[in-house]
Amino acid sequence: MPQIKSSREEAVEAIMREFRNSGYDAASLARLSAATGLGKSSLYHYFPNGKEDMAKAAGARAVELVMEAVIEPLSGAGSLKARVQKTAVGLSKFYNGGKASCLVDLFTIGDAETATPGLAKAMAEALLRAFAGVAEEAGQPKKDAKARAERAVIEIEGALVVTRALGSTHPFQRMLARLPTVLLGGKA
Amino acid sequence: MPQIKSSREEAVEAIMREFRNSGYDAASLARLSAATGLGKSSLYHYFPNGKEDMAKAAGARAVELVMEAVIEPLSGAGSLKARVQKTAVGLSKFYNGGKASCLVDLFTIGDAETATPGLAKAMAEALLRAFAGVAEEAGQPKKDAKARAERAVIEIEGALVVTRALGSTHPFQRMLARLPTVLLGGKA
DNA sequence: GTCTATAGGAAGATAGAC
DNA sequence: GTCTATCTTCCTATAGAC
Repeated sequence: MPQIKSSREEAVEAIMREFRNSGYDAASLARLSAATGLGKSSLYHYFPNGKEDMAKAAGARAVELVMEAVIEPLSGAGSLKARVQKTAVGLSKFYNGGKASCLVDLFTIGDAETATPGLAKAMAEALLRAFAGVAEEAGQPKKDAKARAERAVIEIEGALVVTRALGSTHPFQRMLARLPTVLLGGKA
Repeated sequence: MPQIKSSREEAVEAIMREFRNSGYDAASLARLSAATGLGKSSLYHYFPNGKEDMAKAAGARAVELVMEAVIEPLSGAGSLKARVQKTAVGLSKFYNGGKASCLVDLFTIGDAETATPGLAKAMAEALLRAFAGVAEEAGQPKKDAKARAERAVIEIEGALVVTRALGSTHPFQRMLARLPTVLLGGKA
């Protein structure tokens, strides 16, 4: 029913984008204010504990989006390969084709951990669990499934770093292309 | 043969450690002062342009260490596999078994790029070139060699992120174990 | 719910004594 | 070469008008 995003929800989206662009420490209230179009005091109205609350809200929103775009497609209908391909599409969307960074990376740097304790670990573990599940479903022994899931998460995070460093989204795109093989096995 | 490190060289090592622990933006002059044991004014004596110069010096030192520990072993003596294993040892040392982060990651976040423009890209490209070289030497076609090199750099960067997020060095260690296969091919 | 104004402190940077 | 003291700017955060 409520089709119209509340101002707070819009603000959270913009805040998440800013944290994912700048990292926790460089995302000053001035930048967050500019990103949202709200004055600092308006931000404190929505987020009484300031930057810390904003980081928590951004982290929670990122978790929601990852669940929707990346994890839930894995337990939907369709063949295993089709589901993993849906996940690849979801990853491309969530990471803006490789141009947006991951909070598992950014929120394990600098002072972010005190604002969002355990968030990055929880996000990483959720991905590992979901990926290991499909790998097992594909017939991989439990241990191999875990190894494949770990490699998939490593490749996602690594591809985002390399893409950022080189200024080209191709490494991220190539990683997505091999994701089904990494998770399910098959043609090397 | 100056065996004794100059105070400046010691300072650069400590500064590099601090940047690799905190990232560029969270590494305040206060923290850099504590890390080096030097007062702020002493830091400005060695680095007249302040934090920017410190980041440049830390970046240059990191490049030196990567050349020594990771890249040079690849063109040394011994079998291909032995050389890649030397590189794996070098990676483990440089990244402190996975506990130290990579500036290719940290210096592409926040305000670091204005201090060390192009550094992360240059580091990533140096690794890509060196890795593609050994993959070619192992008989991989040029295109495959490039793909393998890219995957190796992605896995290194990604393993460091995952290791940081989970608080366990095992992902990094497992990545090192499969590095020879990633680069040279062979037993899947 | 949004703003202006401002407090209070930490940031980067400098001056000058020793 | 290292220090203490200080400057300015930016930061986080709050107060209070509308």
